[in-house]
Amino acid sequence: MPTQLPVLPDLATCCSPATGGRVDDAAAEALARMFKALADPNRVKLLSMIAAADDQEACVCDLTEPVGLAQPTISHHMKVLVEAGLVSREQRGKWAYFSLVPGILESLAEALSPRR
Amino acid sequence: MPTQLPVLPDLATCCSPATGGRVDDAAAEALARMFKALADPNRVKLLSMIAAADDQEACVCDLTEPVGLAQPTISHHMKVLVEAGLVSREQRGKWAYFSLVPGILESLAEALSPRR
DNA sequence: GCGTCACATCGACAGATGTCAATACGTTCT
DNA sequence: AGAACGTATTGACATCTGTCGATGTGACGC
Repeated sequence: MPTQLPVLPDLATCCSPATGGRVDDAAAEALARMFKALADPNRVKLLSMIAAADDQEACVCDLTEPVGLAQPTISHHMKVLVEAGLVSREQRGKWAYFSLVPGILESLAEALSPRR
Repeated sequence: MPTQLPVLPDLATCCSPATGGRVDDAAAEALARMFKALADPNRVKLLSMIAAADDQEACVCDLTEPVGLAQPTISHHMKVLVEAGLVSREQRGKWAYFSLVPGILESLAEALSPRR
C-alpha cells in the first residue's frame, strides 16, 4: 500500500469547494479524511511546528519534547499526518524529516471557502 | 452549558494561522475541535448541503433522505456541528432550521493558510 | 383533548482512536 | 561485530465515535 494517498486530486478537481454546492461522496470522504488528520490538538501542534520550522521540516526528535508525548505516540501521529497526505516523510541518515506537502493546506482552505 | 461554544474568538484573535507559527495549546484545541466536527464524511455532506441551499439553511427533513442515514443520526451530526460552532440552529414551528455561522469557514480557511 | 408530525434524547452496540511500555528495525560509530 | 542512537511497530488499554431502534418532547391541526 502507498505511503501517501492521492487525496489532492480529489480536492482540486475543479471548482467544487465544500460549500459551493453539494459535494459528492468521494469528495466528502477525501475532505473528511484530511480533517480527521487535523482533528487532534497534538497533530495540529505538530503540523504548525513543522510549518514554523526554519526550513519547513522537522524530525521526531524536535517534536517529542515540546508536545510532551512519548516518542511512539509522536510517531503514530506523524504516520496519521503522512497517510492523510498532509506531510511527507524523508529518511536522512537515522533521522526522519517531515515536511508539509506543498499546496495541500491551500487546497483545504479553498475547499472551505464559501461562494466562488 | 451553552449550546454554542465561543470558538471563533480563539481563531480570529489576530494573525496566528496554524502554520504561521507555533499555535498555543488553546488555539490547537480550538482548531482541532472544529476539524473534528468536519472529520466525518456525512457531516461534510450535511454542511455542504446547508451551504448550497437556496437560503443558506435547511431543516432535518431536507437532509435525512439525501444522506441516507436515520433521523436520530442526522440529529446527532447536526448537534455536533452546532456545538462546534459551525452551524446555528433556529426553531421555527415544528421545524428546526440550520444555517452556516457567518464567517466561520473563512476563519478556518485563514487558520489553514500558510504564510498569512 | 387527541393524533400527528418534526425533531431530540436515551440506551446499546461495534468499531475507531489516543496513549504508552516493550520491543524491533535500520543507521552510524567504534 | 557490537554498541548506541533515532524511529517504527506491536500489543494492550481506556475512551471516544457513529449508528440505530425505541422513546420522549414540543408544535400543529382536528
